[in-house]
Amino acid sequence: MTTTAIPHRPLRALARDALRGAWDRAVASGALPPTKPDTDLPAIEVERPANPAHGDIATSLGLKLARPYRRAPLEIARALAAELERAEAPGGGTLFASVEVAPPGFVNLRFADAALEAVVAAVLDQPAGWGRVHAAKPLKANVEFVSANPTGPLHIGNARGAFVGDLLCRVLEAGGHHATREYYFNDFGAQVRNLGASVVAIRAGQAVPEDGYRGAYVHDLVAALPSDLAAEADRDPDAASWTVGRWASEQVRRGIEASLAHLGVHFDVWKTESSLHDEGWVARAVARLRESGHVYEEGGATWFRSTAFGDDKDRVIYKSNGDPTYFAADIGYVTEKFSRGFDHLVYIWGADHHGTVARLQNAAQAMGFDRAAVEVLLIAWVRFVRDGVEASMSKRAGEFITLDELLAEIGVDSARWFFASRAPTTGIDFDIELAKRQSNENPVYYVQYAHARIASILRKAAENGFERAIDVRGALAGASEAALVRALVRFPEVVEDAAAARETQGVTTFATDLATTFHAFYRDARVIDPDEPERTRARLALVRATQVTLANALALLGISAPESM
RNA sequence: GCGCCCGUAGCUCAGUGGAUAGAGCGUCAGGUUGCGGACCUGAAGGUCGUGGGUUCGAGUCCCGCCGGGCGCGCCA
Repeated sequence: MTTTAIPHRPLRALARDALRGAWDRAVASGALPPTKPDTDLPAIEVERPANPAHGDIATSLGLKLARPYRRAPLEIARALAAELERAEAPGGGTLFASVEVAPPGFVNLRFADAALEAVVAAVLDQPAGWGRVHAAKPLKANVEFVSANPTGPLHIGNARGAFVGDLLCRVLEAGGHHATREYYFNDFGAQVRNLGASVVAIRAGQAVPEDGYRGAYVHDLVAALPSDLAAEADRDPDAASWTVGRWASEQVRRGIEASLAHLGVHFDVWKTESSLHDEGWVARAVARLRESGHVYEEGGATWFRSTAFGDDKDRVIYKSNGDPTYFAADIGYVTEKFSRGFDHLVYIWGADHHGTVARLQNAAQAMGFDRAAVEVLLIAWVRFVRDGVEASMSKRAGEFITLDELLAEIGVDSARWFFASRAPTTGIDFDIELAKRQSNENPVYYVQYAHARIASILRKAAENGFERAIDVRGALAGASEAALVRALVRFPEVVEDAAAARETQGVTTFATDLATTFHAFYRDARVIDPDEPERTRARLALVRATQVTLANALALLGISAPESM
């Protein structure tokens, strides 16, 4: 990989630096007053204006400084503008082509062509790194998601958590962090035994127990039962429930892993609840809490004093019968995760678990961990509907649509885009029939089409001898070209924002915008023209950079970028 | 009752406290003698649930109310 003197930082960050420098110089020159120690000063921020007439980037610092400085916003803006005009681009030359003061106190900035061209050159030089940014404080994050107990195949109710978790990991990684994908499941509880009992009962031709499982997959398990387990089931049905349950659970777990692989989701770690007990993590965590006085006994049970941290009630760790609660394992798991060197834990839970967030963070705090390092993202419910009728999702009753069935109907790319483009906290209606009918109109195809169209142009370019003849110089000659460059250079900023917010809607919006801008460019600017080789080379540079950006944005979402479609 | 989340165009949803609130789908009217028409151009469509407050500036922050979802176990 070659390294050049090209800005790898987002342009927005360069603008922010320039603003900071301008402020300092304005103070140094006396144009703005020195800052008093105790004043509450605004953060140095720049923004991408919605209105193109307001430039590529803007700042409202003049307005925000008006109160602490006790001066007119416009006056401050003018002082900042005067210094911003001198701001230098990393590669030399000025960073801004124009600096304008606008009432009531904005400063609107337009990047110099050379600065924009330098970004395009960087994209072409290092396409794989385009859209990956450095984090100010890189996290070593553990992201736990899905974590459905292996008592049945994943159904469409698990879809959102699976996609959102994976998307979050991808976004964190692009944002300069490290993410480990972790799946946690119960391998010894009553549910496992009930699954085994269900298999045994069906094999014996008896009714499935009250709290058993009865989907078609249970019958598949019966048919696949190995001979030794089958013999045990026939000999001693009661005792076999456990062994058969463990076997069945592992079969189901493998099926889940395969389904997830089909979604493009691969876990780094599969962690069992039993291991947390067997390896002593739970006991040690409880001891740790006890030492610091956060545990007490009452009514034969062991309690965590969660109210000391603002919870509305204390929480049971060990029941009066001695069994640990789910919460007990959670506590042990926190210490186990931190012991592996993670400095940040992310839990992706369904919104119905919001009541358990406080106790987990309280326990982490009580054990001496940074409360803020335990982050819980609550995913809102998806209401699955078939032609207006809500689809029931009961694993026990065997009434559910599996993830595999859903994807066979609407496709992975389409499903990924659907979930990526919506805020995880927003409850959504998902009409499966509607999704099938509309799958051809899914916006994801709009973006993929732009990518395929570019691939076609580049093939044509090669046929005309322009294979390697790409030259960024003069690429911003026309209005369509300028608009395209201005659209694509924002990509790293979008990634930064996505990682910070733990959301991906910004990426889908960006990709759609870029595709739209490209289609307009395509309409206005003929790329390949053998009579205009220089212009062709310049436009090819833009087209290629656009393709890289679209491909990387789609890859960030785990979506394919087809060469043709 | 208490707590958390949500309420933006006909539908599904975007919108780090900034300037004239957007997209897709749907509806209506247009566009091919040239690199992919799965595309493009335009129009209609909004008291951002509601009433206050903070702010130079509120869809965004705070409080009340209305409506919807979810929690409030020695279940997981």
